[in-house]
Amino acid sequence: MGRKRLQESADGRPTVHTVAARAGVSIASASRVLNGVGGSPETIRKVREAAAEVGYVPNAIARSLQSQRTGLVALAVEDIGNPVYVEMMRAIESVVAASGRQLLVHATGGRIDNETALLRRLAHRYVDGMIVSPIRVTDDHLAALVDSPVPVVVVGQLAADAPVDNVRTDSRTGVGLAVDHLVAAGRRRIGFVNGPLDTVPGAARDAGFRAALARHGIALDERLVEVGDFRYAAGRAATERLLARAAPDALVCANDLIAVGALHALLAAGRRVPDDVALVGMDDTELARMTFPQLSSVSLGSAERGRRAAELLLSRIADPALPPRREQVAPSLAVRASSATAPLSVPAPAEPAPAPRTPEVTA
Amino acid sequence: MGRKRLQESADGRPTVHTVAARAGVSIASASRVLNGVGGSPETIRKVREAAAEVGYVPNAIARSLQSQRTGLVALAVEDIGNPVYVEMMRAIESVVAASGRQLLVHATGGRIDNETALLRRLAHRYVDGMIVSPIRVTDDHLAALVDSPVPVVVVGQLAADAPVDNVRTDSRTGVGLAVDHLVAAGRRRIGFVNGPLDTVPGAARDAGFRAALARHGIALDERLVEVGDFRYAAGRAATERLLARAAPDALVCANDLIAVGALHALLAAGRRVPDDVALVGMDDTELARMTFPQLSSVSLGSAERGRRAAELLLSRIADPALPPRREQVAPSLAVRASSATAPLSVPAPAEPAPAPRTPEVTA
DNA sequence: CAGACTCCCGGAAACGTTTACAGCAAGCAG
DNA sequence: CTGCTTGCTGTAAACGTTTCCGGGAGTCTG
Repeated sequence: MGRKRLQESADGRPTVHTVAARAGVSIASASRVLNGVGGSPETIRKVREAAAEVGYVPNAIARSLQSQRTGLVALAVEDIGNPVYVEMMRAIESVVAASGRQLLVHATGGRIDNETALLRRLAHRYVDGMIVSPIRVTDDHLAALVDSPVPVVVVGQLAADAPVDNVRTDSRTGVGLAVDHLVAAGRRRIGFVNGPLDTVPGAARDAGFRAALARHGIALDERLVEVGDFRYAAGRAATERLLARAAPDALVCANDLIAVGALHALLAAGRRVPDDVALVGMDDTELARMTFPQLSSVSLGSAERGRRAAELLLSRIADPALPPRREQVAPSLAVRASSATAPLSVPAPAEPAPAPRTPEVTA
Repeated sequence: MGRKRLQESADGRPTVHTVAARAGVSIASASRVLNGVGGSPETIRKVREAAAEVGYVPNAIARSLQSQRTGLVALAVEDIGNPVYVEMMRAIESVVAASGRQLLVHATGGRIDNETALLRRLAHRYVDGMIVSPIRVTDDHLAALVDSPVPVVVVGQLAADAPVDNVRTDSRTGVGLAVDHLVAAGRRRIGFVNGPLDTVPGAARDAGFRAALARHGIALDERLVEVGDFRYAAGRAATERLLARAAPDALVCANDLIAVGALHALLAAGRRVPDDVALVGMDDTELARMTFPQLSSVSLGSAERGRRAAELLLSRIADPALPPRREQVAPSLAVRASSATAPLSVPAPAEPAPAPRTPEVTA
């Protein structure tokens, strides 16, 4: 009894030593059998039996130390309550799973320290690689990304010279698509409900909105612009503030959550959508098809970006020496009832879109 | 040069040996300084300098092998697109973060093999513990849970004698609350849109619905019962099927996603909510406050269950010898416009509920 | 029947940390 | 001046695996 104790791990669980001793073979043989490489029939039987008897389960940490890989990949996003990240995650997951790895998700809650802390912890070898989609990027942050000890792919805008794999979209142009569509439908008092301007997407969308109006020769009325954060409640509150001081005939929202909040505020204020106010969201998440009326939305290809990011990551894991790469996904606009020129009485009874959605209208 | 190479890790990254050699001290001293315990001022300076020069970052895997802990906790849920899990996750995250650990989420997609695989991989020591919320539980599954090498807490119904920490709610009673409310409001042709009957929550809700009707002496019309899965599209499709063959004056839905699908189907079919058909969802997620009209919903205390599960897990990590514990969270009903007796013209302009939401009506 | 070849086995090193232990120098009380 | 304490240091073991390598037994070929 006393000597058996020496073969157990600190917490009393069996190790490969336990199994080997019980089977009367060396740990090398035990390990080989357990990994299904080599071993005589007799040895295999003995080891299997011993393992089953003691309930052996290998310690993945120890294995990883030896093999230099964990088979895990992480995705860090700001807010897992945002369906755009859910779509991205699903796309990533399917690529990652196909490579025999497992995907883990971490919600940073937008706290930048949290995100850097994640990089400085997880990245220190608990995962084989990670995909991050930061909404704010500081120098500190960038530095952490650049000298991460594991491969990192960034989804989102990044400084042009940052030596980091990066898949992006052009949300500036995306906002432009929405504005073009609304102007073509005869709307002129177009409002904009945005997220924080100190975030990368917030800034890009603001710039896109202003540029688009200018392109159409429409003077921007600042009372038609409101800012909250990227979630539902803020979108609703921001829209209420906006409605209290101005009368838009259309509203562009920086994402679908904000748009749903805006829809709610509009309906509660007795405005008809799209008759009185046309509404366009952004990200084209499944949420856009869950509202009544269904929401027009600018697709930024989140699933596609996720898929590409995952592929970049896997190829970099396979060959860390690759030069930094950058990919771009074009935005497109899906027009639905919330901005239809002739309001539909009944939304199309469409099934949810198939996986690689084809853009309804492309830039 | 040649000998320095021997101190680097396989992929060329610096190790504690690299730092020690460069600083001219032993690895023990280097490690001590790096961990902030001991060291003379001179040694500290030299080690810090050397570490900075070579860009040393500790290998967390190696550290974990030694310390027998990773500081990571995992949450495995079926569908991360379901807001009920988002709420649960947020609650868990805050408890876990307060203990200095990091939370990782894995979406199993309901594939049971996926979930067991997760247990058999992650649980093999990559994380210090995990919380799982399975919707199907097989014997295999249960076995994997029971002899998991790391602490596990299950959120959801489990066999009474399963020796696993468990926090549950009573969704049978929960469905009863919804039915009671609708009956009290004078509804009699109450329909039910459920998820798969071979899942634990699906079965419980079905039983609860039938029991509640029986309690009120209402004969169940099977044409008023439909089944899909637990997501939006299926909920909408199921409701369309139901409406095609029967005329309910109220609808109970097995979760909020289904309820939103049902709301959409009802509006598309020209039914007014709540005037023609009253609607009650379940889980009381933020989604229920994002629809128009706002959705009545049975709260199953997801945030509370998450919080408690996290606490159970942390205490078990601290003391693995604890006996298995079981906690229960009571359901409650939040009545909103979708089932209000006198339909509200304007939904309450309520801010999103504060974190520990107080139930509007309790059993 | 000798030699080459195959297969299986066990010892030991390695992965990159932390830490128990012992040695050693310096400081101080007696 | 001696002996004890204090504070640092380096050596080496440990965490639980996988894997390289050399040796031994068996099989096949010539």
